[in-house]
Order: sequence, then structure tokens, then C-alpha cells
Amino acid sequence: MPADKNIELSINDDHASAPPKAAKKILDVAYDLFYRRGIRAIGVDEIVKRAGVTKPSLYRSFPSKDELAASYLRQYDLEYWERFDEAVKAHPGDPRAQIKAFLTRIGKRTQVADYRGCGMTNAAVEYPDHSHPARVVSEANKQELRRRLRAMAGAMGAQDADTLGDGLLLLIEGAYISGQLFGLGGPAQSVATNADLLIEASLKK
Amino acid sequence: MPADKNIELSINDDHASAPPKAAKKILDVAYDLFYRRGIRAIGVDEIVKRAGVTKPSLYRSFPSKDELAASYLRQYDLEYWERFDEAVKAHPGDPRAQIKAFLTRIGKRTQVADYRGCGMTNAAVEYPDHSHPARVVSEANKQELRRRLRAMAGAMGAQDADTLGDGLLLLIEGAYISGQLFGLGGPAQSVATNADLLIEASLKK
DNA sequence: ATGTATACGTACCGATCGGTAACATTGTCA
DNA sequence: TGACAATGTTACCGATCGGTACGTATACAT
Repeated sequence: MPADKNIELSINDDHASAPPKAAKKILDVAYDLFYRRGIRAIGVDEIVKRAGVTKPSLYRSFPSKDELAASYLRQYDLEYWERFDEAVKAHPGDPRAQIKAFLTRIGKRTQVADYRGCGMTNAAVEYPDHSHPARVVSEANKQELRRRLRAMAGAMGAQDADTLGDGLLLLIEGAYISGQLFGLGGPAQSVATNADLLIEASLKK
Repeated sequence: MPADKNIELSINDDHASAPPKAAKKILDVAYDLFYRRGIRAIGVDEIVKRAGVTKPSLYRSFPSKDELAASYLRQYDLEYWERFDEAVKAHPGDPRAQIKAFLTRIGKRTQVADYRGCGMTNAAVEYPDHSHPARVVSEANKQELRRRLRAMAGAMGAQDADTLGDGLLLLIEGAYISGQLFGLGGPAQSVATNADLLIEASLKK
């Protein structure tokens, strides 16, 4: 895992303003460790060690470990909707195909060893307290997911759009969780199939 | 901290063998704290304090905190299948009604403030390492759940029993998670409805 | 060259983590 | 009464937790 500093130099030698160089390394490392092993399981010492920086550097860029965790999730949120919008853009005006594309992708992602599910979901499980900075980000992400799914269910012409949207959300969350519970060949591989069955059964006849 | 011994005596005056008196109190308290706030979030000091015992007592009955967590989940497992079998017994020979009863119960349980989902699922999120004692119990529980759901889907006459069984599992896991993510009025309240739609769409025509 | 601002490193803080050694006390049953 | 088993008491261990005081190095402008 050494020999990273050279890379970082080469990719960062644009002569733009470079004030927060350490902050990016810290957030990148924290992202990886928090996601793969859990937030509570990772101490700040390990983060700064793997990032090749020191602890005061971390606390100059982030007020606390909890806020660093929240920053990790904000980054996760950005990339999450990027993936979501990719599936949407691939099938303009066809919400059913959009859902199918998104869920097919999730189903595939779950079928790799050591899949760790959704960082948002995991963080909410780790922090039941609704006032925790990480959980605030997580809950907002899930509210937005619910909103989008319900809207798409309506656009599909579901008999009960809210129920179908919520059903799709249940399947998605179930895929995230069972993807990390069962290994390869787990139930999550059928999420797209089951979602399409549910959609078919929920449309106006 | 005194005046507790009298109480414990009065509730424990059955003249059976009473070797592990402290162990039960410890496990009861650990069960409650681990479930509500998470295993990593609770230290052994808090457990012994709330149980009114001392740390050596804990380590005489349990080899480690990790094993105590596993014992908590073994207890959780027992009660889990009690609830499951209740729903099964209520509708003999009718797996579809059994599922509906079980999911209706889950849907209701999720609609209380501070619902914390499934202890098994939460533990697996907290401990990604497959060799962790708590996770071993959790994975076994989920494997058994999958086995039962697939068998019931077959008994219902599904076109593809494994896919329907897995779809039901996804909905259940989704209900556990979204039950603690969204508060009241969350998507989990529709789990029974969505499951029945999915079942209807999956039966042989 | 010198001032100034900013980023970084060394060393440390008190608190808590899981876990243990050694010994005193208690209740139970023979 | 004596013996055993379970629990309690106190004090402690090394490691790690999140977080910080404070001095140093580097960059840039004047």
C-alpha cells in the first residue's frame, strides 16, 4: 500500500490553489475504511496512518470524527445519485426501464465477495441516534430515494404509486442488506426480477 | 445501589437449581442494550453497572464481550422463531396466509417510535468479518430464514419458488431496515401488501 | 531579508476500552 | 458445622479512544 505519494503528486501538480491537500487524502482513506469496515470500527489513528498524515491535520480539516463520517456520507451521497441518474438517463421517459437498470446494477454489485451494502444504510444501523451528524445525512438520502421511487411509480401508472414506490424501496434495502449477509448466490441477485414482477402486478389494468 | 437483592430473591424463589443467577441478569441487560443501541456502542462497564453486578461476574459466565454478543443473538434467535412459528401455527396448511400474518406483524412492529429493526441484521452490519462470533449466529439465522421462505414459496405453488422466497426475504429485510430509517409512516408499513402482490404475481396461472 | 500566514509534526491529554488477579463474602446443602 | 460454589470487592493491566497544546517548517509578499 505504499508508493501512493508519487501518484498524488503527479495528479495534483496543477498549479491551482492547493490549500486542502491533506484533507482530500484523509477523506479518501476515511471513505474506504468507513465503508468497508464500518465507522465505529475505525479509529482516527488508523485513518491518519493510512493517509500518511498526522492527527492534527485531520482536526484542522474536520471538527470531529463524527463530522468526518458525515463528510464521508456526503461524498457517498453524490456518487449515489450519479449512479442513479445514469440508470435514469439510459432510458429517457421510461421509468420502468430506469428502475430495472438501476436494480440490475445493484443486483450485480451484490454478487461480489465482501460486498458491504449501502454506506447510508450501514451508517444508520451504526448510529440509531437521529441527531448524529452521520445519521442526518443518511436519513436525508433515504427520504430522497423514497421520493424518487414514489414519483417513478406514479409515472409508470401504478394503481397505488406510493405503495409500489415503497415496495421498490423495500426490495432495494433488502438487496443492500442481504447482499452483505449472504455471499455469492444470495437473494439479492433476484432483486431486479422480483421488482419487475411487483411492478407488473401493481400497474392499472 | 443496594436494596436490589431483596427483589431478585422474591422473583427467584422457585426452589430449583439456581447456579447462574447473575448470568441471566447480565444477558437480559446486554440483550436490551445491544439491541437498542448496538453492540459496538455498549461497553461491558455499562452492562455490569445496569445489571447490578461486577465485571468479574460477567467474565465468569461469558468468555468475552464478543461471546456475550453471540449469546444475545442466540437468545434473539429463539424468540425470533417463536414469533415465526406463531404465524405459521395460526394458519395450518396455508403458507400464503402464514407469510401474510408474519409480515403484518412485522409491519406493525416497525410503526413504533425508535424501532430498531432486526438484531440479527444489525449485528451483521456492525461486524463484517465473517468469523466474528456474533456474525456466525446472525448468518445462520438468515440462512434458515431463507430456507423456510423458499420452502413456503414452493408450497404456495410459485412458478419459481426460489425467486419468490428470495423476493419475500428482500421485502422482509427491507422492512427491518427502513423501519428504523424512516420513523412512523415509513415504507415498512406496506410490506405485507407488497408481499401479497408479489406472491399473486408469482403463482402458477 | 524579513514578516506573516498557513500547513505540518511531536508529544501528550484524560477517558474509556476489554479483561484480569487476588481476596472477601455469601447462600446452600450435606 | 463444614465445604463448595457463586458472587462481590478492589485494584489494576496495556491498549486504544477522540482530541489538543505547542513548537516547527514552508510559501509568499513586501
